[in-house]
Amino acid sequence: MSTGFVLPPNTQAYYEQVWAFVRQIPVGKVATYGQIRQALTAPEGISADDYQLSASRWVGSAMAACPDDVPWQRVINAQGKISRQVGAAEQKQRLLDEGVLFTRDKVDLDRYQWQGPGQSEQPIQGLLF
DNA sequence: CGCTTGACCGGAA
DNA sequence: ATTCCGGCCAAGC
Repeated sequence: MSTGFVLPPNTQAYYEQVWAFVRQIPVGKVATYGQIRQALTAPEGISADDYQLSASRWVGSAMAACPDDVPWQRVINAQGKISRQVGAAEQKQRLLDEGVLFTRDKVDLDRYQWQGPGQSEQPIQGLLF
């Protein structure tokens, strides 16, 4: 089966970047695998095409091996759902504890997706009353 | 040594 | 909305 697990030249170094990004996600926010892929820079020697095709899975691989101090529960897939099969219930519960609500097992990304380290939080508040 | 199995995503049918 | 496909790597059994 073609799964496309083309790993980066220095896997460990890329994983470190992923973990560093995830550690910055604040409580009550989430990020997607693809978002993290786009936020990080492609390793040298990897074309933009190959990076685009494979890096989301690199992020998944990195999360599968993340250290304890990484808030892994805040990383979900592009559909706003939990990707992991085993441990999905725990991940959902952790997010609920942090105030991230689910609708039909899906997170509203428009509301909860973290916009990244360089931007201010919620510039507009009060539009919904 | 060989087969199985991954915490993904975007585009196409 | 749903299913299928390409991507073609490694650790574990």
